[in-house]
Formats: sequence, structure tokens, C-alpha cells
Amino acid sequence: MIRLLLADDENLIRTALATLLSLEDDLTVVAQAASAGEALAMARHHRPDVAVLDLQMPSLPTGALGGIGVAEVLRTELPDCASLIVTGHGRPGHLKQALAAGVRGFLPKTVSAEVLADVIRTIHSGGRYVDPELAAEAISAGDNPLTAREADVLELAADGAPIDEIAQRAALSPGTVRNYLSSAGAKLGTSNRHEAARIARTHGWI
Amino acid sequence: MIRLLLADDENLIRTALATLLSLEDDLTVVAQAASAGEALAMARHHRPDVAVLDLQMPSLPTGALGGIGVAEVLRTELPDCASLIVTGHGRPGHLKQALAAGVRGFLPKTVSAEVLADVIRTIHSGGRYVDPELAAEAISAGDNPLTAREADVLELAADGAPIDEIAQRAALSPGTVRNYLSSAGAKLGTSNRHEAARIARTHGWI
DNA sequence: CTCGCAAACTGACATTTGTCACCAGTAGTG
DNA sequence: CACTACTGGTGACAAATGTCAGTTTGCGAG
Repeated sequence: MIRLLLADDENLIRTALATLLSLEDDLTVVAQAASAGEALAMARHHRPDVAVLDLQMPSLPTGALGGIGVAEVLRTELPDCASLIVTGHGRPGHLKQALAAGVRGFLPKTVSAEVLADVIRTIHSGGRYVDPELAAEAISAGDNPLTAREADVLELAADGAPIDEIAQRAALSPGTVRNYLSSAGAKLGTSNRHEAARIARTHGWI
Repeated sequence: MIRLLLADDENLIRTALATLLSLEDDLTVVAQAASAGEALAMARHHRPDVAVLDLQMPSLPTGALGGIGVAEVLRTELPDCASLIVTGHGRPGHLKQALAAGVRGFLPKTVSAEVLADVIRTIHSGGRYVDPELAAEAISAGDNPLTAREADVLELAADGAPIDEIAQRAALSPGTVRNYLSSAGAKLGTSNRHEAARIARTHGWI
């Protein structure tokens, strides 16, 4: 019997998923969580075999860790627990981050329930599984061309703040900020930072 | 027995929901759809009592109709079929649009399964239901302050295009575009069009 | 060590954008 | 009718932004 932890902030989806997975003879849901923090607490207490984590969980302000953050912690704290990320909008960058965090499976929510159950079994027995379509996108998308600083600044620029505010928040001079944004824009083939931010976001780079 | 149509592009969620709702004695899922077009075809053929529609369905380019569009068509074609919108991110503006389209229920996916089942029963017996939290947001958010044209132009500006491109796509002079964006920005309390677009989007105004 | 290189950073310059004042036509309303 | 709001437009000015040439720093290869 494979013991599961389910983490998703949408109660409706999570309980529905729990019901569905419980119908499988060899699967049982031992814990559920609606946030990253809750997920960790539950995992420590129940020690599940597989953690099924939603990529974006919290409605918290910002910087809060999502499914990938949870997986990262679980890998060190509970090495026997395999992590599986499930997500609505799969961005290539997220897939890379997830794999780097030791996640063993990555699925979009468009897959069928049978696939999910199969993947849970696969990763429980030590295997890995990544949705083929997402994998193809990730490969064709290539690596993140942005430097660390460029990505930082672009992220701060993403919500439309003026340069001066970005400069303050990044502790840089406005001129430097402009340069980073300019070079990021050049790399991404855009003529302004807002479009650049949009592109970077769709690739999961920020 | 209440006969249901389920429409959601995420197969996993949709089948899970179908399983969950089928467990209720008085509910039965007679049709499922993964897109707006499919949902309409299914509705015409199966004539369900209640249509449970996801707000954003298609991964299609743009302009494709989502759950609200389906509800609008259903109201005229199948007046006996009640529509219920379920959504991950509920924006105040969407709620208003939905109610204007004759939708009888509006729920975020954070509600529990029992609430969903109850709401289905409520709207099937002629009632209405709107998530209290969303309703409060919609009221406090107030009406869309933008004129039709301002909203149009702001929408075109939303993906970061430069003014000249917006002007071309809207068939306006660049100066006029700047004027509209400026006044939209003033109404929304922002200092640039990109932040304005972001605000308008969170309110569901564009 | 030093050469090369890339990232981090700055300031100057040109373009884009936001703002404002103003004009004209059209439609709806008391 | 007068009044108001929305649409579409022009031109000018100031501020924000994008672009570029160039300096500094740190680090690995030779």
C-alpha cells in the first residue's frame, strides 16, 4: 500500500483528488495540506511514501515557497519520501527547478487520473516521470539566458514598478537597473522590460 | 436525480470532480467537456439540469470564450439548464460578467466538496449562490471605472507592446492611445500603463 | 602572474512615454 | 435646448526609459 500526502490550496480539487486516488487498491491518502507549511508539518508527522504537491500553493504575499520548496525540504528531511509536482500551467523553467530540487515526477493537470496513479506507482518504486510534452518544451526552450542579477531585477520589474523603485528595492543605481533590464530585453528579443518580464515568466525564469 | 455537465480543460480535475460528485446520491454526471466548444455540443445533446463550468478553459490563442461565454449561450439555447461557474482565481469583474450572463452560481475552487454539492442543489431548485468572500470583494471593488475604449486599449497594452503597435492594432493615432492610457492610469491610480494593466486585470476589468 | 572574460556597475545621450491643454463630432438626458 | 460624457485627435513639454560606451572587479585558464 502506497501512503500519500496531498498538498493543494484548492480544497475542492484536493478532496476530489483524494477521493479519486483512494479508489485505487494500492493507494491511500494519509494526509492533506492546503499550504506549504501545512504540507511540511503533515509530512513530518505522517511520513508518507509519496508527496503529491501543487506547484503554486499559497495565496501568501510573495517569496512564499510553493511545491518545489516543499520538495526541497522533504528531500533532506525525509529522503524516503518521493515528491511529485502537479501543476495547472507548466512552465519549462519550473520543470528544471523542480528536477534540481530532487522532484521525481512532474505532471500537468491535463493528464488523466490513470496516468497520475501510474506515475505515483512509478516514482514510488524509484523511477522518474516527466510529462513528455513539458519535457519537449523545456528542451526546446533552452537554458535561462539571464544572469542572476538580471533575473532579480526583471522580477522586481515584473509588476510594473518604475525604475527608481526597482533600484531602491535592489539596492542599485537606477542606471544599473536600466542596463540590466536592457540586456535582459536584448536576450529575450523584446524592446521593453514589461514584455521581457512577460516572456521570462512564461518560461519560468523569474 | 440532478443531471450534470462538467466542463474543465484539466482532465485530472474534471474526472476527479466527476468521481466525487457521482458519490452523491442525487447527482449524476451525464457529460464532460474539455473545451468551450465541446461543452456546448455536449449540452445540446445531453440537456443537463446543471452545467458546472470552469471560468478559464481553452488554451486557445485569444478571444476564445470561457465558461461565461458558454453560460451565455446556454441561457438562450437551454433555458432550463442552470449554469454554475467554478474558478481558481476569482476576480470581482468576472463575477459581475458572470451574473450578467445569467449564471446562477459562482464559486472559487477553495470551497469544500460538500459546499459544491449543496450549491448544485440550490441552483437546480431555482436559487442562486455566490461565494460570500468573492461577493464582498466585488462590492468593495466597485464598478469598472474605465470607458469601453480605455479598456480596449489597455487590453492591447497588457502584453507590453509599444504605443505604436497598440495604435495600429486599435486603428487609432498614437497620441489618442497615449491619452486613453493616461486617463486609464489616472483612474486606476498608477503611473504607467503596465501597472494599470495589471490592476485592471486583477479586477477582471480587461 | 596576467590575460581574457563575464558580471556588476556608472554616466551621457536619444527615444519613448506620460501629461496637459485644447479642439471637434456624436449621442444621451433633463 | 443646454449640458454632459465618450470618442478621436493634435501638439508641446517633462519625465521615464532604452541604449551605448566605458570602468571596475573577480575568477579561472594558461
